[in-house]
Amino acid sequence: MVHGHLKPVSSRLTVQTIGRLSLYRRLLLEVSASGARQIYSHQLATAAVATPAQVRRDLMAIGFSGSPRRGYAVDDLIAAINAVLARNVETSVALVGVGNLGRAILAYFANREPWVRFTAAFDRDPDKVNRILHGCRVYPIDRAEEIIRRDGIRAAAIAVPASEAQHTADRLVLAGVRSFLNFAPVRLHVPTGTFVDDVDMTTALDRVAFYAHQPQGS
Amino acid sequence: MVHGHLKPVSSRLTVQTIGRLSLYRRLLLEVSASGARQIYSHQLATAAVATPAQVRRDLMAIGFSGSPRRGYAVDDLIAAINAVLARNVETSVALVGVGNLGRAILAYFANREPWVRFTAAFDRDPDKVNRILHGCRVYPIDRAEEIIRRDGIRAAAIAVPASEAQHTADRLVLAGVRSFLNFAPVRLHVPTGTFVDDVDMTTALDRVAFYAHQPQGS
DNA sequence: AGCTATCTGTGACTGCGTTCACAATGTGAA
DNA sequence: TTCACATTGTGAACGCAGTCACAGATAGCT
Ligand SMILES: NC(=O)c1ccc[n+]([C@@H]2O[C@H](COP(=O)([O-])OP(=O)(O)OC[C@H]3O[C@@H](n4cnc5c(N)ncnc54)[C@H](O)[C@@H]3O)[C@@H](O)[C@H]2O)c1
Ligand SMILES: NC(=O)c1ccc[n+]([C@@H]2O[C@H](COP(=O)([O-])OP(=O)(O)OC[C@H]3O[C@@H](n4cnc5c(N)ncnc54)[C@H](O)[C@@H]3O)[C@@H](O)[C@H]2O)c1
Repeated sequence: MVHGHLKPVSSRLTVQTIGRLSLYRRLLLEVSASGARQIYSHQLATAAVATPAQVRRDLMAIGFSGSPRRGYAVDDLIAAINAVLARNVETSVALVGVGNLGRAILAYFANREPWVRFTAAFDRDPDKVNRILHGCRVYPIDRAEEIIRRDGIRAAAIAVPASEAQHTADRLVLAGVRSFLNFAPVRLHVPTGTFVDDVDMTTALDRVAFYAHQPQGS
Repeated sequence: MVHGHLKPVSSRLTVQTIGRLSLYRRLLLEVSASGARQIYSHQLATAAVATPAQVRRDLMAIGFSGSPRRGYAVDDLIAAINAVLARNVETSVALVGVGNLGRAILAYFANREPWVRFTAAFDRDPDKVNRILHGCRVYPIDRAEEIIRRDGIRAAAIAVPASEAQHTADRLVLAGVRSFLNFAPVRLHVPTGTFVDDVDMTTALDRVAFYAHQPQGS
């Protein structure tokens, strides 16, 4: 029984489901490494801090089936998620802004997610360019359009100061980028059809500070 | 769909509203610096990439009123948001894990958000402790409970490897921390009444990779 | 002072993500 | 082979964040 395959469901997958699939895959890779070959929805749910029904709905959304009393086949499920999340191809991502955060990101993802690879980085500081950092070549920002077009890069992480973020996004959109990982604490204006995922640590820190003051359990 | 998750329902302010208020404040501080004294809901909405009705609802939620035809008083609104988000006091935050990401965070927030301050950092690597980094003292992890209790710290950022995150959270909870900024790509199990805001760059990158493959749009 | 344009405040509504609840399933045991 | 029952698959119900639409308000204009 083959589970999971490409199908015309992509546009029906919500952004929330995509996010949880990413989490499920990470958890499943550990489960698989530990030797388990089957897993129940309630087990995955516990690991993901979600409900069993949520897990089953998500797997239903990608057309993956389990079997009653045996649960889901771990390795097949990993393969199915791989097929959905990145079409089983390696996605090239550009990084703009090789500062403290940009360097941490290059270091972290260098060998960690095989399906995603930072293939080019850009900065406007002459001291930071024209070298290779964690396997990623750093170019001057002026060459961004050229490299992105040449390599057909469609995803980019923005790690420049907030004041430069919108301008940077505008350039990248024109060069062909249609999916952004935005670390700047501002919201980007992009054309319809362009995806932006905001990783706003500033807002997150403010939220954490707020809830630190809430009286326990009221 | 909510970015953070709280075990009980505590305030009438939703976590989404708290997040947007943080964004509004950041935008308003720029508006104020530029000299404007009043602002309309549709102007704030444009800057925040939201709708005017959304902005008005959020301000209504904190009991802030504007005036027809004049809009909202910028500085009063900033003060109102300050009062709500952190009770007008400086919130002390602990950092656990002074690696690449932890150091970037200490550097970034050192002088940027006056209402939040990293007052103590912890690491288990002896080479990284017993020094001051960007104004934050770094202690060995064994002293975490002692320092957190002594200083009454209730918020913490977790920037240790994923395999250490749950164990770290458990320790911090016992020491009195009830609000977490979690950078590890796992979901934390915490007691009811404890807040966790996940900043999951791994999931975010997977989402960005997914949408980079979507054929032109949505 | 009265009029008007336009913004705010908010009850009602909508859409959608999540959860519920249970019928369908098929496995493993006897 | 038969049976028992834990688990899956999913239509329906639910809850709530977000949006609509308009009544109410007020500053500026004549
Ligand atoms: N470091 C953190 O922990 C942290 C936390 C919250 C938010 N952020 C956000 O992430 C972004 C990066 O933060 P950081 O700490 O790495 O900043 P940083 O100042 O260390 O690095 C910014 C880098 O961007 C480069 N740059 C500036 N303008 C550019 C342009 N127009 N084109 C190309 N490169 C340009 C600079 O040369 C520098 O190398 C900022 O938007 C910041 O608000 C960072
Ligand atoms: N760096 C990034 O850009 C990035 C991206 C995505 C996710 N993350 C996550 O953020 C976290 C930190 O990432 P990083 O790149 O800074 O890792 P890192 O390896 O550079 O730093 C981890 C630090 O934690 C310390 N540590 C380990 N176990 C500890 C413990 N039990 N108690 C106290 N300290 C301990 C280590 O000594 C080290 O200094 C990880 O969970 C990682 O998955 C980081």
